[in-house]
Amino acid sequence: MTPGTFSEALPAWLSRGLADLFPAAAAADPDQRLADRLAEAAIASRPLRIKLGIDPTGAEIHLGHSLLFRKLRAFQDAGHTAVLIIGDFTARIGDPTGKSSTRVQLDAAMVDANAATYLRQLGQGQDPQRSLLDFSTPGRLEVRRNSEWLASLDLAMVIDLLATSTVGQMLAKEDFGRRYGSGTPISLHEFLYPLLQGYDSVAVQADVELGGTDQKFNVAMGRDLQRHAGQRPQFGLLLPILPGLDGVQKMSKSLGNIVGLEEDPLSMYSKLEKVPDAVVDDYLTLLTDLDLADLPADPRERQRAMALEITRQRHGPEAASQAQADAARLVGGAGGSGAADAEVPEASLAAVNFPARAFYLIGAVGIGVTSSEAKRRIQEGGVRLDGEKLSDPNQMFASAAELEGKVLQLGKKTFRRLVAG
RNA sequence: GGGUCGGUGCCCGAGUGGUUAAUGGGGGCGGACUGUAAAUCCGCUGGCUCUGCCUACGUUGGUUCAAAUCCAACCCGGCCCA
Repeated sequence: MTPGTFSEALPAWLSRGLADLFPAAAAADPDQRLADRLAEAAIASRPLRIKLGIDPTGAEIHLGHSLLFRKLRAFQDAGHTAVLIIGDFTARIGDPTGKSSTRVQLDAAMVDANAATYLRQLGQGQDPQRSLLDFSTPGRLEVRRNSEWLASLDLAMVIDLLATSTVGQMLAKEDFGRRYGSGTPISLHEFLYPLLQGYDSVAVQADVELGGTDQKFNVAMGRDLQRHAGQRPQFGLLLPILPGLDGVQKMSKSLGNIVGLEEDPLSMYSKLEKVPDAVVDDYLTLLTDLDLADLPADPRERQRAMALEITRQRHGPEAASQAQADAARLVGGAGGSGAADAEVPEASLAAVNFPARAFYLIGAVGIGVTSSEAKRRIQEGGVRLDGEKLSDPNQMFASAAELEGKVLQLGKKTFRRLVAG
């Protein structure tokens, strides 16, 4: 991305980290310029309606999602109205974007549960300083479910909607095109998704729609449908897709390269501290408000500053500094003595039946490691207990008492303090 | 609906009756190295309180001492035809 490309006339809070804006900021028609729409809104004291749709298919929000919410929050802080659309109806179809195959459909109960989880993670009812969105200032947030207007669409309206697009247009969309080209099945109902998402913009009369760059097609569809409905078309404001912890693929739960919003400070910090150098500046731009010019040039120091800041946003300055210190102690010592007093997440021994062999113990302690895997990892020399390497998977532990308080380390990143309860 | 090809472990992809948890690659994980990075090298990569026992090659049955491999039906998909 090239910072500054969209900055003419747009405030910094808006232009920071933008991947794409359409119509372009420099459009000839003033009505097609976001800067003018912002000015107009200010004069008329009518906040803009900023749409962001979320698909409640997964329960965990991670940093890759959060950059969109951060931008939405920036709009809120500038006095505009965030219109958060929970795609409960469209989730039953499943957004085909970025998918190489047809998604499974979700049932209503699952969607409800996920939606509630989303709102909690976004900070509903929490300290507005740390929450991702402003839930408390009147007029700044509208949470809608698209079943409100989609569930009652009758067939005639659906046909009218379908008539606005052609198969050629659909196949021009990258995902569909690729799937069609490679012979991967595309169900007809998937064609409905972009149309319904676009219709959401009509329903909420969006002025701006926020999305990842992969949403360009769907956002553009919203413009078409709004024009079709006689509304002023929304602006499309696209943000980059955040690379995951591997630095290559997008951050995605199924790829296992995420940092969850609700992770504890230590694991959040430790993960961020080791992302590849190439993406550190992306993280800084998209996930913080720090001025890149003020940060240390040394890659290691820069990375630490990034990890610290992002951890701070969620957990506050004290917890973040503590996490940084703990991370240094736990890993820096390579089995050093510091492990014992550092603040690490806990793992309960409650489910373990003693006496217990080492591999079973690790499997039973509930950290997502199977007993077979634990056995292998011990054999590979990747497991330590209070810094001491375990060498025998069959090593016996007689009781919880002899383990309580000790720190179990798997590989370089996973630490758990064992507790009896 | 007809014809035809195909469905293998996280992904891709070998295998076509018998040392098989199943060649190889990717990814992932662990170790060495390092900046807790990258690159490189080595190892591991179904599950289970495990010197053994389970479960696996779309599903269900069948043939056989023995099947991912043979047969049948069914399910799912690609392509061609309608």
